[in-house]
Amino acid sequence: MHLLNDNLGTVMRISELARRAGMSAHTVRYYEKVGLLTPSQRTESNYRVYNKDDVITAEFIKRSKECGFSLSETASLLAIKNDKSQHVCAEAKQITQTKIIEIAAQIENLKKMQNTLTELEAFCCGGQESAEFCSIISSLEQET
Amino acid sequence: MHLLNDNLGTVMRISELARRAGMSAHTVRYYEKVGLLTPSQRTESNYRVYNKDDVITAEFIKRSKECGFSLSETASLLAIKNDKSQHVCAEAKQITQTKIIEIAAQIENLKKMQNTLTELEAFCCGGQESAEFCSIISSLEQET
DNA sequence: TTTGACCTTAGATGTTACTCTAAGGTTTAT
DNA sequence: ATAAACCTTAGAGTAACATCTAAGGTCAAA
Repeated sequence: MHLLNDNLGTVMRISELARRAGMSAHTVRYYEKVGLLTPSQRTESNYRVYNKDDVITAEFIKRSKECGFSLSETASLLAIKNDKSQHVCAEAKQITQTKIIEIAAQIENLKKMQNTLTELEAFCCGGQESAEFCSIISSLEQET
Repeated sequence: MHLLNDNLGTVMRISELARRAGMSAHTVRYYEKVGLLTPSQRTESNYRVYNKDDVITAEFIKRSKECGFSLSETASLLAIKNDKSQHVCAEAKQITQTKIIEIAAQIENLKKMQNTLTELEAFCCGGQESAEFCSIISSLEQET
């Protein structure tokens, strides 16, 4: 069963959906396995068939990930998107605020590392001298 | 065979080492499995026995992790520490510089996410209104 | 002597998010 | 007609870093 002639441009198979959303077909199947993205139908030969809404959902997942949301947070956001009338803004805002705080903490932590590393780097000669007195190594050996 | 009376304070078993280095005994065994931290000896009953050098090594691993180094990078640093005369400062500095660049990239990425999320958050009313027109959800649905 | 804290091992499990493989069936174009 | 490109499944593998379990052995103190 072919589908391109029946619904030109409106339905597609997995590769095309993957291409449009900027992910691999493998990943699309994985998202289906974890319940994020189910094809709207199947062909007679059991091929997955996606429509425009599925493309929007796939792109939604992509953007959500780019914003730093995990797949399970993305699932929560998708639940809101898929049944908007049963959800309120406060829910989406809550998820977003929690993530903002989480990311701020991650940034803080990385900055601390960055400061430590920059100090370590600054003190090390970095030359062909023996590591016997390397300041990086000795700093890691004990509190100073 | 007991050991505390023989070498008071200088040798210890796994729990004590773990306590001093601020990690679990499980983790210490895991570090041994991946080749990072081998006990200097064993008792007759096959208990692991650690000495002061092992404590330094354990703390080294802990600090290295706190600086953001992976276990495999930590292994490289430990190799330098354990045979300093055969290594030069340049090696330690190289590892450090690479990590600094890596962390800087991570921070950049998180900041981008933070900006996006902050914008999303600012536009959302966050109230008990239906999510029908939620700006967070609709932003994720399509490029605007 | 017996309780409780500690130790041993190999190996299973968990997390997150994929990524790939094997072995085969389908579709399209030439 | 046949080759290339696509699709299917279950399930294994990857990375990084542990964390836990089962089944048992050891040790110190009351």
